[in-house]
Amino acid sequence: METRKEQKERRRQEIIQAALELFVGRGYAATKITDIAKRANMSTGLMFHYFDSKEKLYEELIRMGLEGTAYPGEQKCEHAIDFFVNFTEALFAYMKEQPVVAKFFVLMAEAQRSEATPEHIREIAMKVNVIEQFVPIIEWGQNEGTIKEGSPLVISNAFWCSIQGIAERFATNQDIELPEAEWIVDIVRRK
Amino acid sequence: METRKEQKERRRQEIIQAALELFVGRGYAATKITDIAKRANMSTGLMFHYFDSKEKLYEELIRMGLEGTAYPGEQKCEHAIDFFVNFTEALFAYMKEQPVVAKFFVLMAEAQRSEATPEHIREIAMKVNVIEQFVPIIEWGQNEGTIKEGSPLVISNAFWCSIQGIAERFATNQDIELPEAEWIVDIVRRK
DNA sequence: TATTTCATTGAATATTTATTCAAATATATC
DNA sequence: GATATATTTGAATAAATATTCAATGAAATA
Repeated sequence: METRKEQKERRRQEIIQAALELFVGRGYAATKITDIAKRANMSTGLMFHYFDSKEKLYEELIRMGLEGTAYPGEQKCEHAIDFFVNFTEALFAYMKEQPVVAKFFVLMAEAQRSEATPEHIREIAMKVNVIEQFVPIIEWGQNEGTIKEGSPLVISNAFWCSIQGIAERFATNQDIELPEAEWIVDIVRRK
Repeated sequence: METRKEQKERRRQEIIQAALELFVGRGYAATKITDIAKRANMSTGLMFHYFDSKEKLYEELIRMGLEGTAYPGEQKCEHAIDFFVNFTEALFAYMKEQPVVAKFFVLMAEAQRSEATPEHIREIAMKVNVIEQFVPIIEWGQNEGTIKEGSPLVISNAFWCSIQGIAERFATNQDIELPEAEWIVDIVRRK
C-alpha cells in the first residue's frame, strides 16, 4: 500500500512528466494548464495543489534539466577525438534508451533561446553552457593533431548546434533513426 | 509621393517583418498581436485591417517561407560532394548577408514541429521537405565514392539537422560566427 | 468509531489576449 | 472645394486561459 507521501511524490512526477511532454511538443506558451491536467489524469484545480503556477512548474522542469546536465570531464582518453567519439556515442545511446533525454534538450533550448522566457528562468537555463566546456578539449585535440584547425569556440558551437538539431528532431519523432556518432564527430575531426 | 497602393503594401510588409521577428524570437503562441502592432508602429486595430487574424498572418508567413525555399537541382558539379560544398557555402553566405533567411528556417521548423500549429498551416509548412530532396544526390555521391556509406535518408537527416541547429542559433544571435561550410559537409564526406 | 487532516473536484472568478467597431483623420476623385 | 473612399485609432467586447475556492471524499490518527 502506498503512503500519502509516496502518493504525493507520484502525483508530482505525473504532472512533471505530462508537462515535459507538452512543453516539448507544443512549446511552453502554447501549453495550457488544462492540457497538462488532462494528460496527468487530474482536475485543473489539483495542479495548483502541487505547483503554485504554470511558471513555477516550468521553473522546476528547467531546474531538473540543469541538474541532469552533468557532462563528463576529460575522462581517460588517449586522444581528444576519442573523447568526442565516446561522448557522442554515449549520448545517442542514452537518447535511444531514455527519450526523455532528448526532450530535455529541447526544453532547455527553448528556455535559453526564447525571448518570452521569464528572466529568472532563463538565467537558470543559461547555466548550461556546454559550448564553453568543450573548448579545452578541442584545444587539446588541436595540439595533438586530432582535431581541426580553427577557433575552438566556433568548432564547439558547430558541434553542439548539430547535436542540438539532432536532439530536437529525435525528441518529437522517435521513429527517426539517429545518425552514426562518427558522422557527427567528423565535424571536429582533422582529416 | 507614395500612392495608396504603395502605402498599403509597405504597411503590409512592416507587419510581416515585425511578425517574423517576434514569431522567431518568442514563438508563435507567445507573440501577442499588440507586440506585433507595437513593433510595426501602429494600433492593434489596424492589424486587422491588413490581416483577418493572427493565424492568417502566420499562414501568410509560412507561405512566404515555403515559396522562398527553392533549392537548386543537381547543378553542374563534377562530384556530389561539390554540390554539398557549394550549397552549404552559398547558404551560409546568404544567411550572413540576409539574416532573414535564418529566421525563416526557425519559423518553418517551429511550424513543422509544434503540435500546437494549426493543422492547415502545418500542412503548408510540411511541403518543405529538403531531407528527401537530398537523397538522390547522396546516392550519386555514394556511387562515385565521395559520400559516406549508410542510409541516404539518415545521412541527409544528419546533415539537415546540423544545418537546422546552426540556423536556429544564428537566427537569434547573429554575433555567433558561422562555422566553415566544409566542417558541416564533413558529416557526409567519405574519408 | 470519531475526528482530523489531506487529496480532489469542478464551477466561479480573474486575467490575459484576440477581435470588433464607431468615430476621426487623411487621401483620392469629381 | 465637396464628396467619397481608405486609413487609422483606441476603447469596448469577446474569447481563451490561469487561478481560486468552497465543498466532497478519502485516508490517517486518535
